[in-house]
Amino acid sequence: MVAYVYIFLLYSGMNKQLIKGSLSTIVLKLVGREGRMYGYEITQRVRQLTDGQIRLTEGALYPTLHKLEAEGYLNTKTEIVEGRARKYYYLTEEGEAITAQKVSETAAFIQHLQKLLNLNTL
Amino acid sequence: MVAYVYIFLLYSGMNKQLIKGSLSTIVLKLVGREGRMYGYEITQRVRQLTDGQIRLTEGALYPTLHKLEAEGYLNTKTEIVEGRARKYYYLTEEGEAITAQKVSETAAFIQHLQKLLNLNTL
DNA sequence: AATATATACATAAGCAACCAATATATAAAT
DNA sequence: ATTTATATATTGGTTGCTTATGTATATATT
Repeated sequence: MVAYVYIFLLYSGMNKQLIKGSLSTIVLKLVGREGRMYGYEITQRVRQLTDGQIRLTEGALYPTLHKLEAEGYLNTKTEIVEGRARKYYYLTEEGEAITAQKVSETAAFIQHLQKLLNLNTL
Repeated sequence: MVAYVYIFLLYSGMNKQLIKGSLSTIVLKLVGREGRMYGYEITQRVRQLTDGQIRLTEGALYPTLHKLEAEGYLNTKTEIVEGRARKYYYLTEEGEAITAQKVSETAAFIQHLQKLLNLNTL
C-alpha cells in the first residue's frame, strides 16, 4: 500500500499590493545603511528581513532604481563578479538628505495610520 | 493709506501620496467603530485624528465608498438633516469580516516597514 | 549532454488608487 | 451680497505597482 500525501500549497495572495509608495523609501534606506547594494541583493534582503512575506519584484524595483538615479539620489558603479555584471548603487549627498526626510515622513504616516486603525491599544 | 497684507499660503504638498492603499481599510475601520458615518464626516474625522496632516480628498473618498458598497461591505441609508441630504454608511456582516482582515494585514505590513526602515530602534 | 535553478539586469502592457479640479446645492456667517 | 461651511459626486490625469516577458551567465541536477 502506498500512502499518497496531497500537499496543498495555498498561496495566500496576501503578498500583493503591500508596498504602495514606500518602495523608494525602503530602497534608499537599505542602500544607505549597507553602504552599497545591487538590485538582486535588494530583492533578497527585503525577502529575508520580512521572512518572505514581502517580495519585491524586479518590475517594481528596477524602474524605481533608475528613477532614483535620474533624480540624483543614487550613483552607480558596475562591476563584473564571477562572470556576471553587478550594478552597485550608492547614495549621493542629496540621496542621504532625501532618505532622512522620507523615512521621517513614513514614520509620521505610520503613527497616523496606527491612530486611525486603533493599533496603539493592541 | 491702506496697508495691504499679502498672505502667502504655502501648501506643503507633503500631503501627497500619504494614503497608500490603506484608504479603504481606514474608511471601513472608522465606520465600524463609530457605527455609522457619512462621507463628509469621514473626511473631518481623518483630519481631526491626524492633526490636519492627512487630508482625505473627496475625489479619493467617494469612489472608495461606492466601491465598498458595490462589493457588499457597506450599506447606506440617506437621511435629510437640516435641509441637506446625508448618506450614512454602515458595515455589513461581510464588511465586519473584511475590516478585521484588512486591519491585521495592515498591522503586519507596518511591522515589516518598521523593520526595513530601522524604526524599531527609535 | 541536457535541463533546471540561481544569479543578475531590464522593459512592456495594463490596472488600480489616488489627486486636482470641477460641479451642484443648501445653510450659516459676515 | 459674498464667503464659508456643509454635503455629495464626477472627470481627467498621473503615479506606482503587478504580471509577463526577455536576455544572459554560473551552478547544480539528472
